[in-house]
Amino acid sequence: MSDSILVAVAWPYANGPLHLGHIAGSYLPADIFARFHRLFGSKVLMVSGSDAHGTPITLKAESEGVQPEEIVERYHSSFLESWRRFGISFDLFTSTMTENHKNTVQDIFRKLLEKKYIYTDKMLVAYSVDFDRYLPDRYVGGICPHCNFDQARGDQCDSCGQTLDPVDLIDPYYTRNNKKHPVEIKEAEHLFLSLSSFQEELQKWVGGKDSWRANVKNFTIGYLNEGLKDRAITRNLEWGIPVPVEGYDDRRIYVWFEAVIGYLSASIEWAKLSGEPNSWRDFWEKPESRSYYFMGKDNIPFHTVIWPSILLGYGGLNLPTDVPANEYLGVEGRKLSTSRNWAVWLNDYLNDFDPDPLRYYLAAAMPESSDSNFSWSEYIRRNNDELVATFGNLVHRVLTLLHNNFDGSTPLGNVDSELAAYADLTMIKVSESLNFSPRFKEALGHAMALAHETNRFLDYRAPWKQVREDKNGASNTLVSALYSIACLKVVLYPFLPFTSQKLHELLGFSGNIEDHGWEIRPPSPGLDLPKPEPLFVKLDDKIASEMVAKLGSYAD
RNA sequence: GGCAACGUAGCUCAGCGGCAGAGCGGGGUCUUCAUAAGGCCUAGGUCACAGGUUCGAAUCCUGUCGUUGCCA
Repeated sequence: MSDSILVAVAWPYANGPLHLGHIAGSYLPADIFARFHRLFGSKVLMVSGSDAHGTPITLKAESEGVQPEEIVERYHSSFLESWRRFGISFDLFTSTMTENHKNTVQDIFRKLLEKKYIYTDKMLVAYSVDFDRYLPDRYVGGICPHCNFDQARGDQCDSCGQTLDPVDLIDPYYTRNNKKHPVEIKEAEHLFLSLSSFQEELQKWVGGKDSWRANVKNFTIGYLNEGLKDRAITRNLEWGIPVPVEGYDDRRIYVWFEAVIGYLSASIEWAKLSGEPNSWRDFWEKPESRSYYFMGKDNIPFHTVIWPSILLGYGGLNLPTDVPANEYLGVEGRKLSTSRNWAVWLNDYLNDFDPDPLRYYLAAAMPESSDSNFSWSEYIRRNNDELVATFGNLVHRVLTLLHNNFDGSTPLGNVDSELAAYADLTMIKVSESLNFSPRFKEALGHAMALAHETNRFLDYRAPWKQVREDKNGASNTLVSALYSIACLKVVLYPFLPFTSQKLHELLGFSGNIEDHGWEIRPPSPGLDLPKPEPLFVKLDDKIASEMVAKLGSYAD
């Protein structure tokens, strides 16, 4: 019986392009996990979409003088292009602008309201008399009560870094057309989510999650121990999902409540598109189904506290099996900063380089348990020393030997039992590292260890000598190496899908590598192999300094 | 200010109670099939610092310093 596995990936905010931090944090691990499970025979549903609502998008739209939809559509299509080029294999990548999402959110909202998990209360909000409008936190400026900085924003002070509430600001104002307008603090009625109702249940739930990463579990426990406070889930906004309650026409559902529901709504949308409208239920309602949520560490509480609360309140749907959140990826030893352009942008990267070397690097240096770093010189080194020299060269030397000595046809021979055992064990080790709570660096390490072992095997057997002295021995050696390479093709596929497909073809197979499953299938004796060609391109060290020089500058 | 995580070989990191580890770099060496690729050997790092628990601590506890994050 195959497992049903939901691979839920953080929804990128549609107000800017993707950089390596996003990729290493969420999309690559999710994709490796999904590809592994598809090959392994699990039923996989991998979903995400563009997060379309929220203040940063309206701000950007206003500054450009366009509608928010236009901003969202621009970046949404940029995301889709990134997934295609980088090989992120979503089953559905939608957005929170769809009718389906709206309906799903409103359905959940009504149900929670019915069950009294959502209730009415009053809160203080910022309001502009001059424009007769309520102001999102970010729109309000003023003096920071902590450090007296006079241009603090309602959500945060850029000078001292404190998180703020617009109500706290001294002499708040609203800047519009370069003029400051007064801000009034008014009491307004809003709807609140009773997070406190779920406190104990969540504590119990998280307490039992022994396989979670320590950082995720500790963080969540710490968060819960502070005591959950009910939070307002409506705002005075025009851009967002309408509140399905009479008299709330001027308010919208707040993004953090609505965006996480995207995992469910996207699953429902996928089911409709697939022609089996109920197929999403396998992933959400069967208790034995598993769900994994991939994201950066800044998103942990939304997935380990808020989303589970919504699910508990709604009832009947599976809570996350695991939330393998990653830490942060720095660039060249410094923290990523989009505003200072201290970032490597994915689409820029893909204009110059192949996807797999970056997938390899980011998997090998994935910030699984602590922050890690991307540097161009390390990227070049990993490409040249590990992909080209260890793995690519292994394949190339074996295929070339076959070509030069066996007319490019697979010889008849016996696979060395020790090497075969090593390869078989590699299949098991890699699958164990990826199957449940994924450990990507470990899995990749197991796979690469087989490449080393096979190189060692070749050196020991020296088939280039054997072909002259003991042709049968040479056949045995090369057939053994092919067995090992056929294994590498499979175990590296989740990490290097483009390369594995190419290798699949170099081994004389046609069609899609995914159809062969999680199984070692070496080319049959007598099968003609295509003319070998290198799997990877060696990169010049000079590229590193050129790429580093681009950091921190602005192309346009 | 509160809380949490991190601080391990030149570099990137793993280990998280039982003789200090891997990869890369460096040094030595074997090999020539291969994109001058591969194999083998090697480096002695007070595991931030100071105490404590323990037969035994990178590994648990306390404090200090440093870095980072979350919260107020």
